[in-house]
Amino acid sequence: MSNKPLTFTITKQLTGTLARTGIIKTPHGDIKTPAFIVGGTQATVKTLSPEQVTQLGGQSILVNSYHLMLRPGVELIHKAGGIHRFMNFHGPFFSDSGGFQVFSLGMAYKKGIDITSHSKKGDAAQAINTKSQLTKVDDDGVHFRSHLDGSKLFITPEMSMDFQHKIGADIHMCFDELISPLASRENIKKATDRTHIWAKRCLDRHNQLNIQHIACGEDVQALYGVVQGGRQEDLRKGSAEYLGKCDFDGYGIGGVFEPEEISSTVKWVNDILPINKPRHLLGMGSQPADLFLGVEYGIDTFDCVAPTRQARNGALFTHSGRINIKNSCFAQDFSPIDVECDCYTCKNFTRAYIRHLFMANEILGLTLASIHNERFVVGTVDKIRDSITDSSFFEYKKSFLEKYYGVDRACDFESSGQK
RNA sequence: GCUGGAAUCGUGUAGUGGCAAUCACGGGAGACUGUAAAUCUCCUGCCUUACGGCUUCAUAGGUUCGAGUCCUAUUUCCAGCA
Repeated sequence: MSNKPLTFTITKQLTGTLARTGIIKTPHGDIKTPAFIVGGTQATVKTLSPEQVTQLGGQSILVNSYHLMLRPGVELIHKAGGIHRFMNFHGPFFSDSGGFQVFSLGMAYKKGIDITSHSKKGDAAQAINTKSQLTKVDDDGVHFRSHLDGSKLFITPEMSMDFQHKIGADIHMCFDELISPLASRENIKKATDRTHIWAKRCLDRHNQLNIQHIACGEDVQALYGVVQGGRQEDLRKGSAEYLGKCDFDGYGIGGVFEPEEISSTVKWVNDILPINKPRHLLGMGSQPADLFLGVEYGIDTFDCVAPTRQARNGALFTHSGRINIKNSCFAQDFSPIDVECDCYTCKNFTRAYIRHLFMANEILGLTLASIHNERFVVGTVDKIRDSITDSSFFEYKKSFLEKYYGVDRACDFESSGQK
């Protein structure tokens, strides 16, 4: 048992940048940072066993309290001995609050328009002004309709903390309100202010629950505050200042970004957040630029479902760009997905075989593809960590991004420290 | 050999006298960022960048203002009988 939920030790700071390496110590083990946290929303990393997650280098998994509250229920997970025993993964866990679902089950999915991916398009701007389908937010909490059976739910920040503590992950997120960056400034400010009030409510309940854990001889758990503020500089900075003064164990940075925005938005925030606390960039990492820019501007951990989701849909990372393994040009390609990759899939199988599995709808294809994509991203962040340690970060970044995106596009991700 | 039935897009089908091509599968391509996602979107007879144009319902005739649809013959397939 531990009374210390989390310690963060910075092992190297890269001069002239916000990038650093470090170690997050939790009751269930250490996370060497920067690190990519594997997405395990529904208490599973889709198509992968915990052993496979470990083998591909996954240090930690993120689960989602909204999904688990609905199914199988947090009491059941508690009864099973907590998420570590329930899933049989004994490394550190993050849990998300359900705040993202306020967005994803709400306006983001209105009429099938997904503004997470089309946040620059005009039609999406219309969608955010219409009423959401499955959620409604007020000051006290969020009214959900279950996406499973349509039943009415009401979730408060306190309830989210109760759920997360029952699930028993090592690091929790505050229940926040994620709002589209296309919303009006007034609405973004409203959501950000509400997120701050909710953060205090989360912290209060979290501290009470930790006192109970100590009384019961159980491990205490950690809580991250979640910074919001859309793309508005003053709101982002205000959010970082406000939450930075609160006694959180670390910070999540929430919102919806294009990769190019990391160098502004994330920097605004990380210049202000306490330097000695870990920072998690929520939901980003679907492409390499996210990872390099995130680290450069002070991110310690990422999570993103894209590697596994895209894998299941046939989009596979390679060092020279993303490929769609279903394309007919791979039918007789007997090379590995990526010759530079050290994953189980690339060491043992060909593009032609994996394409065949996809075309035949065979489930092994999903697993092999997921192993590869997850390893690609986890491994890239690992190498970024090494490159900070030996001060070769900018060389590594340049060579990686130029090969992945091409020289022209890679220029978009250059930084002042690099130029 | 006889009797009956059938023939429409790569495949299986919808269309039962009024602008043929519905749906599914197969095929081609794109998207996916704190997972309502092994999902979604687009294309899939030919020509055309597009607008648009052209072809086509086994084959050949016939009836009809008009035929994938009705009639005749042929071909092929299926079923039953011999």
